[in-house]
Amino acid sequence: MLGDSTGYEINKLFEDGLFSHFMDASYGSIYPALTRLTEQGMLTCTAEAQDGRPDKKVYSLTEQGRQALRDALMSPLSPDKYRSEFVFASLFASMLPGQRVKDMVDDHLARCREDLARIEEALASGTDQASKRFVLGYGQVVMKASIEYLEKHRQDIEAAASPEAAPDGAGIPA
Amino acid sequence: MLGDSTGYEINKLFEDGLFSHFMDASYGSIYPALTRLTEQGMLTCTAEAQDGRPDKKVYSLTEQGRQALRDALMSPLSPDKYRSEFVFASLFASMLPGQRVKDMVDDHLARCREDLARIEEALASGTDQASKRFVLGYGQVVMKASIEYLEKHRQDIEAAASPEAAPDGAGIPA
DNA sequence: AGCGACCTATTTAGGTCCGATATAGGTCGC
DNA sequence: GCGACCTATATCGGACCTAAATAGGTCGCT
Repeated sequence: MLGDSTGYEINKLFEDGLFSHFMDASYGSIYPALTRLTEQGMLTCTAEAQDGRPDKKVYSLTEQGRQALRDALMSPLSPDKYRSEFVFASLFASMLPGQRVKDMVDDHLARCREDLARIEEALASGTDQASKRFVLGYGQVVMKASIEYLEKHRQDIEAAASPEAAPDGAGIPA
Repeated sequence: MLGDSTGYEINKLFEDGLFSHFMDASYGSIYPALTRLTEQGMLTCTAEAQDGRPDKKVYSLTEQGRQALRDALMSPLSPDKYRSEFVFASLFASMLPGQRVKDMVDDHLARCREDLARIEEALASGTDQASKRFVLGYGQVVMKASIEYLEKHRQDIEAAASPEAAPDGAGIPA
């Protein structure tokens, strides 16, 4: 739907591109799917010869494929799933050293900020389609809410960390 | 860590309980994991006889298991993953009928509100642990941000729907 | 000019996990 | 008394992810 593409380019869409914020798929599912969908008539494949490399296979959606997508989008959508090892680990903060909890929060915040930056970059580089703006805007507010919460409440989880080894250099400059 | 438990109870934790908002696991992974972890000495298993049913197997974490959890929480955490068919479908709103897009938004909003209600219920029913409050509070702000965005911007995506079949009863009461 | 790091591009093997189902009695509401 | 749903364990098939193999190209640095 988004234009002719190769398996490699589709993978990038999931890894860094538009889809990266709310969908997942990797080579292990993309390439077999392209083969299967071509057999089923959803796609056509044009191999472009390249020297030294395997042929570059450019896939195009057929009218049948377009209809199959429409059908899929009309059938019930499964609920959103959110999976976070950070949140899981937070639940067990009381068995972890204070420094570990701080590092966890720092790492997570850094990732959230990167994500937000990527979204805002995409928004800034002029998006003509309303649907794309809607999707990016959704990601933006969620990321902003996450970051704001973590900045405001990080001391709550940091204080819950295992009380062994208090910050013992306190008041004792090196 | 949360106390002795059966496979069935662990499943509930993922399906409705505390974990349901940020983790996933089903029988297909829980029962084999319990068996494997018992063999590895992470868990002990006490079978309680029941009439007419299979034995109820209550598992307890050993000290070795507790340490293994700590180790796992000290090693690098993989980044959060968010997966949403709703967001995906929104990207293709322009190939869908207007009513379908509205229904999609309604369904998604309803699910978000249910989720938020479940979180706030858990928060209200007195949570003593700070880490639990932190986790629930995180879910709460994210859900609130989602709902607010959808309420404020749903017309953007609804307007992007396929322009065939405009709301044709307009001004013509049945 | 040469080196290393990273990018393009496809494919597949291995293992993990999910979804669904089988089983079987109990409880609760109507 | 009936049906719907809950407790409780277990497993199969299939989908999917992770990781690596392959192989040459480009870019930046020295």
